[in-house]
Amino acid sequence: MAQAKKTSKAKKPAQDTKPAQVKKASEVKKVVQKRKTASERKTEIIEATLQLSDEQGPDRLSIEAIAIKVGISQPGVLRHFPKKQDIWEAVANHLISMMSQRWEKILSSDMSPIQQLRALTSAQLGLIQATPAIPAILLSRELQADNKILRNTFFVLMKGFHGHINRLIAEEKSFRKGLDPADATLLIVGTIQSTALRWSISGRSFDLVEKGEHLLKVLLDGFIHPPTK
Amino acid sequence: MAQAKKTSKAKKPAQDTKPAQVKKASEVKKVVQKRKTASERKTEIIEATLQLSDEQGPDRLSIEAIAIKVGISQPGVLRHFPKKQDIWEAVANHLISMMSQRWEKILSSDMSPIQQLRALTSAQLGLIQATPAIPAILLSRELQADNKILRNTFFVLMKGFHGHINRLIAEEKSFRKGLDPADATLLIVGTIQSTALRWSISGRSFDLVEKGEHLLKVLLDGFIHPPTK
DNA sequence: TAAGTTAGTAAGTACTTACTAACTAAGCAA
DNA sequence: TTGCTTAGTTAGTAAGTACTTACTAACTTA
Repeated sequence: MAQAKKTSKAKKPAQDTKPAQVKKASEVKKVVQKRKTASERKTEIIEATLQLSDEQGPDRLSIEAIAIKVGISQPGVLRHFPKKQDIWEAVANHLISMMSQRWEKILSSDMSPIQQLRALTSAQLGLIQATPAIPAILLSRELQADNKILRNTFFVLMKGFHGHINRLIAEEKSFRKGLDPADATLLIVGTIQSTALRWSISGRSFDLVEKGEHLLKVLLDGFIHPPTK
Repeated sequence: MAQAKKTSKAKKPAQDTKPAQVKKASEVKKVVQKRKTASERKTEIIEATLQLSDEQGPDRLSIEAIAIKVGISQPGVLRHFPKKQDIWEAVANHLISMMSQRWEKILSSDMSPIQQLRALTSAQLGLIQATPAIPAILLSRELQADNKILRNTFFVLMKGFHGHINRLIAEEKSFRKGLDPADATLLIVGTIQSTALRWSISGRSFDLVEKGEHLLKVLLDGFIHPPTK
């Protein structure tokens, strides 16, 4: 019987502000509701949250907005994540796995320290370019104030990142003697962060990865020991 | 979420259903109301906003919270700034004048370029240390999304800052030949920004000015041309 | 195919928020 | 004193907000 009954399905929430459903409206015959599996929806919700966080800011994002973007009702979102905080937790875990996954791949390669350093930077910038909401989310009060556990998780994660960079610098032979790896780490990570932030605020007015790689090169040039002519 | 319950000062229970008129207030006089001038209050409101922005985040700050901090009612705040946006405008203008004032003083001094560079950095970090809400406000959606004019004003301001740094670098003779002043500017400003941000997030766990000055020194060491031994 | 599970909805609760209206009284000047 | 200006109040509105309740219909499986 496939889809015999539809009854009064076409009831849309009153606050239609966006085109939203592209597929349904285009069909001549009424389409039966397409239910998705919970895990599909969860993924959709996480992706919608990332997109909307970028557009509106994480602290201004309402469940309603996410629901509209996904194309379901607001309580529909809450079915999958009973509390709003749960959405942020899922988003954060998503980001964390994205990051550490990329780092692992680079760190387990056989590149030279300085090459790994460059690769880590490019990977991080590339991820931000693909997911521009990252800086805003990491700095959001949603994480910084409301969720201590998650904030700590990120703290540990970043500490790990610093640790990797620090080790790579210490291993690299071409750097000048007086250079403190801890200082160099802060300068490198700071360059990544500030470039990403400037890219965000400027409305993506330049190529993030390209610019970041260039600035890292200039920075690293200053770390290399002077040629003993 | 949401705390800051009402607890408003001098709240007398109005539920007395006495037949008396509402205007019979002559006998109730107990506290001598302390009225302040508008400009005094405005200053207080701006300062309260800066403090609370630091504690709660600019995007989460309510007029009510400001009112409680200042010690008047919520509409009392709106008397001085009819729209919430007006508060942000005043805060931003306050910050702008604080910054440019400090810069002017340094730039009109007779220090060497590299000394001015260091002084600008220290001044900027010192201002942030004294007014920790600055980074959060500059990055807030309140400014970045809601107030295009103000965002542009800040953009111009920061462009000016970059310009000053850029010029000082170009003037400084001890830097290596290949160094592009524009790149160096981004690295210096980036170091200031990222250090300030890290200081904020870490809960002020180190001395901002001291750390920033140190990192700048390490960075500038890399800019200096190698000693022709 | 009947029966249970679950994605989804409409309607509503309780609360916060920016902003308004109408009034009160402090402070000043004649 | 009188009278004006204005900092401040209480009381209220309309629009959001996260979250709940009670139900429905699509899907799954025995």
